[in-house]
Amino acid sequence: MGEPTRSMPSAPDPDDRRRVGMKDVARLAGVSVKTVSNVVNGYIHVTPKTRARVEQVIKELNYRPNVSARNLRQGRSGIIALAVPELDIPYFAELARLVVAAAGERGLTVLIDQTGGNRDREQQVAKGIRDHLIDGLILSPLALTADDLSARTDDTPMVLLGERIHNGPADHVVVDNVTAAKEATMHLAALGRRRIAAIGAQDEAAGETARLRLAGYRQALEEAGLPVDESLVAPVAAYHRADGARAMARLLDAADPPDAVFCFSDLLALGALRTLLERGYDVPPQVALAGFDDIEDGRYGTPTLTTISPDKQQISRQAVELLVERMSGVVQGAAREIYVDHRLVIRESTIGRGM
Amino acid sequence: MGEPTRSMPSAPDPDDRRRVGMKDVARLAGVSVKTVSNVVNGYIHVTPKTRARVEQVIKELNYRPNVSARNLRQGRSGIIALAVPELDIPYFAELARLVVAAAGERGLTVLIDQTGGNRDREQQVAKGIRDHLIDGLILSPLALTADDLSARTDDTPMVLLGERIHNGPADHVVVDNVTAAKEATMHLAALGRRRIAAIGAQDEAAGETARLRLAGYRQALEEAGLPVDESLVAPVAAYHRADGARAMARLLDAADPPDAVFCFSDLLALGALRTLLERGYDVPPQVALAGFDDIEDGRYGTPTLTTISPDKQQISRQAVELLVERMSGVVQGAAREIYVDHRLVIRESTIGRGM
DNA sequence: ATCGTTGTATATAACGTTGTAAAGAGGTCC
DNA sequence: GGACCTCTTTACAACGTTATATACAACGAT
Repeated sequence: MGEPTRSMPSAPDPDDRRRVGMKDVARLAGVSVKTVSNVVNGYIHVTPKTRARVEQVIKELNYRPNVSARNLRQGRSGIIALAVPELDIPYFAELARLVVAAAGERGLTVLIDQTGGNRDREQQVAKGIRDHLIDGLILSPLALTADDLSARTDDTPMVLLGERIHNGPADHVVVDNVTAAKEATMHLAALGRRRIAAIGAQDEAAGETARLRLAGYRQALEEAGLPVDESLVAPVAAYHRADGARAMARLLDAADPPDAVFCFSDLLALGALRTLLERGYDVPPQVALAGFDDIEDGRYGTPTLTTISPDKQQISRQAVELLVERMSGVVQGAAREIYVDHRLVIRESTIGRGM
Repeated sequence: MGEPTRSMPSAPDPDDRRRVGMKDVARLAGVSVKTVSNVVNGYIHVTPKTRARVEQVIKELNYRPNVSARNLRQGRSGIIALAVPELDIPYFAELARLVVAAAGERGLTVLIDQTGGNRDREQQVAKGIRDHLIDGLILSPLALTADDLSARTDDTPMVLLGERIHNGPADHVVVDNVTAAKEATMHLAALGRRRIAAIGAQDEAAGETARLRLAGYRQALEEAGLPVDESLVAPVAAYHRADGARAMARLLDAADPPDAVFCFSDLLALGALRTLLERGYDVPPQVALAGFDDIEDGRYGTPTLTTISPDKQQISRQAVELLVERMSGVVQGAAREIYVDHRLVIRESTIGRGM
């Protein structure tokens, strides 16, 4: 009776639920742990015979490498974070899907943070709330300022989406908002619309994106020889459907209502559309409507929505690529700014169905 | 000349970018690493003075605990995975938002996997593709079978959403689909509709959810004393807008078109609506339309969409709670099945705007 | 034969944290 | 004044991996 308390004689090991590790594989295959590691990692200098044997045992024991240990040893986790305002804003949902896919192709796992567009939360995320857990961060900020970013002490690589912060300390991927907004507005003007409203202006402090799209809108009016009527520029608190609906109501209640509206997001446009239809307006004959983002909802509403379609696939891929370059240390220098393509997609809300 | 190759005499430590660890904090605070650990983890028996000193140094060095090391030591990661078909299906996006929030309240981080509703991918996820990285899994399967699940070897706790698999080996959170579908159909019948179609039937193999909703639809017809006309049941390949649009077109092209349609998802309903409006039907006077899911799009379309609203908040919270209970080992026994509330939300697509 | 060269395999030491067991530092009680 | 507490702190050994440096073969070329 060597070990009295150990186990009943029959059962081999009643509580042998220990996770199987390389040690176990190594023992059973009659090799060292490092050799197992080499097999797992596809190291070249392993005899086909040893490799086969090890792989056999791995399958037998259903061995899976422990990611935490690997991460600890290698100093990285293979996880990147994607921080967006809210996942159920369609634009961000579509973006998230693509980012997750793009990251997957590079063997990276994506962890999603929702900031609610809240500045504190965005600051926390940028400052490294997930520190040590993530190798990199893709952040789509709404309220963050350039100062917030400079205050960042964490050195985890970061890529920004949207052009909230120019000349900031981080790479960013953007759409040429000015040109895009201009194209959309020009399209409305080309249709003969004279009183073109804009929905989506925002507080100077809050939205760089809004500022740029507004600038594009104004440039277009000027180029088309149309007067700029400040009463046609409707500010919103946020970019939700409800804001678009309210803004549209205000525009319609005013003295001389618009005959066209350029909304700075599709969600705003869908809200505006709801108000228009509710009040019996025909879209487009009476009012033409254009949005921005090209979310799927816009493709299936009635009427379908004319919109600016940023190349989301390109945005996602670029973001992941920039990030990977920083993470690997291949790229070191100053912040980079990447512009991605966009195009005007003309649908029923501006040109009608009859065609 | 002790170490000739080490470094130039001037710079104190040119490449001292080493991550700061507990060791560094300990040295500077003049305590042991374990004491630092105790402070970080809020251990009770630490003198206020020592605690203050350590916290001071922590702040000074901007120290953050290394999650990988902690995970390795503790055997868990604090990360759970949420696997959904696609993030840009609004229903899943809304669910994801809520799950991330609910998990956050419990100190858990959520990592999102997209299965595309693909069975292989769902199998992989269930089998533990993220093994060792995650402490638990919330899976919303589309194509997975009960057999696939029994074949699961990984013992990571798992909670299923939707009732694809009854009597399976895992806890699951469901809506009473039969009753809900019945309520929606009854509502249409109560409005005097006689030819009520259903869009969303699916292959026996593919959709348990579809089967249940179809059963509820049939029960309602029977109870309302309406004949069951199989030509009014439209199958779909998937639950996207496009499928709803096509199915609706087929129904309208048939001999005796319906005067009401119950769609098994809001996305299908939005697709169907698009077809109806495109063809000049008035909704609801000519055709009444009801959906299922209560996604935000349905609240802002024209007309707004009557739908079954499952309590998504409750679904998310329950799922996280069940999972946490399993992860902590508090609950051990057989699989549990939790039903969450739903309610019929009546909007314009069935009763019109005039009201 | 001897020396490299190349290809395989291994032992050992990290990575940064926490659990264990045990050592000090004070006190209180007979 | 010693024995016995309680409170605080510590040294050390894990956790499961991979990097480093090295040993051992086998093989040509000298």
